[in-house]
Amino acid sequence: MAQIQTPQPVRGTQSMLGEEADRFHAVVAAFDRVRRLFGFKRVEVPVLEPTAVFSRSLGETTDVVSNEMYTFEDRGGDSVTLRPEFTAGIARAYLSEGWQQYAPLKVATHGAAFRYERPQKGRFRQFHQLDAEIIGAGEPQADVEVLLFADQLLRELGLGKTVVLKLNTLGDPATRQAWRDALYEHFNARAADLSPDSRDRLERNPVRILDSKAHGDWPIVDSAPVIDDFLTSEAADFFAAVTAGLDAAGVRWERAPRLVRGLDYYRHTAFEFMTDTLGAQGTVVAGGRYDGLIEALGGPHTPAIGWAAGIERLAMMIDAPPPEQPEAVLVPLGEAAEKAATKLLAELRRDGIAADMAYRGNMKKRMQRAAASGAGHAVILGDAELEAGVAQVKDLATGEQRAVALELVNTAIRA
RNA sequence: GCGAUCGUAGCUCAGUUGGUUAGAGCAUCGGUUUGUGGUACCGAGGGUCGCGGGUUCAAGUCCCGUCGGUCGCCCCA
Repeated sequence: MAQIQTPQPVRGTQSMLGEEADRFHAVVAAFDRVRRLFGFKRVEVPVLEPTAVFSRSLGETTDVVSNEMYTFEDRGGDSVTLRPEFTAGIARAYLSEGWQQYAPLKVATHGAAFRYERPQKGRFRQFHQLDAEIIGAGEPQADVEVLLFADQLLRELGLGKTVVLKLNTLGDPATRQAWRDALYEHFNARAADLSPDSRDRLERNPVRILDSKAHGDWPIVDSAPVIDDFLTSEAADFFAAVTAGLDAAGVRWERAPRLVRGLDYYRHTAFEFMTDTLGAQGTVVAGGRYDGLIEALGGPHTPAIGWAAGIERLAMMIDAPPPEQPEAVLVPLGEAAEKAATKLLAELRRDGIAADMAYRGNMKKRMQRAAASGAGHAVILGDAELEAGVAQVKDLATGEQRAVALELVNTAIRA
């Protein structure tokens, strides 16, 4: 007989049950609540996009595009990619779905994203993000708005104390170019002392040397030119307006002059909400302003800002949500009682009471199941009860039990 | 792509310097009890010890390879 090999999950994907799934959903529920408070419209965008959506917008040389994307040809020979992030797809929809007429547009969504990486704590190949964007607003108030959204979400998740906002500005294009040139010059002059990784970055993206993990690089990094010396007055004013808004709203933040972004499309405000409780994956929310992205997709110049948050990372940090439990479990005994219990069960549920029925095993087993479910009450129905038109309603916490008329079981459970 | 570490029952793990038939707890199912749970007792099912090769009279145990998990590097949410 042939051995059937049970298929294993694709590496870096996960299936969740019980508390893990409850945690995941608690994060999404909090996100949706805060999203409404802030007036961000819910949007849905495809998981699958033409590869060009990402390769053009994220930057061809970024790690995500060059070796982390799930890219393949569909049957028609078109190159398609499972989204590695949300922003580019939303920007594409903004252009191709006529959403420009609603600008400035505040939108939010959540769902799966895919990156071909080695899985580890808080990092998966299929992972899930919350995402919020304001498209078509170049004012610093939009930056503040988006940051306040993230801040309130983290507070509602009970993470206000364990997560800190790190903030930086990357300046406008003129600023960024001048700073980048100065960094190149600085690092190139000391290339011999840099770590091999950082030497690689020198040509590709000297800005990224700033967050090198190699200790030997740190003195060189510390003496590197700082962006503040290159900020145009417009860029400096913009950043000042953002931080003033945060201060006015009472959001604590820290300046992180070496915080840069991996993706090419960022300008001005860049930020990460970070924690030290997740090992190597300390970034829990990350985002910034991406005024150049929509142009890179062939659209008109459109300022925009947004962030993404890792649902799994947040889910690992929050307190365990209370498990979902029925309010009552029906315990029928005998065929006639089972029919009556089915009827009562439907009525209770229509009445908004979370209820279940134990239909396997003898009475002891059924009571065990009722108790194990965490229900507050067991509702026992046997021939004697049927005859009297009642059910025995037992409070599983106190052990008290009394006969209740069938039509009053709902109020007895709620009491 | 690189490094470290771990793979024994559905889950968490024990298994001595290599030694007969690989164990426990939890979970599942049955029973003590065809009408009372969160307590007890009895019993049952469930294992090619990740996979392949090697050393040996003998391998869960030692060696090599491979696959998978975990953690770290890179990068990122």
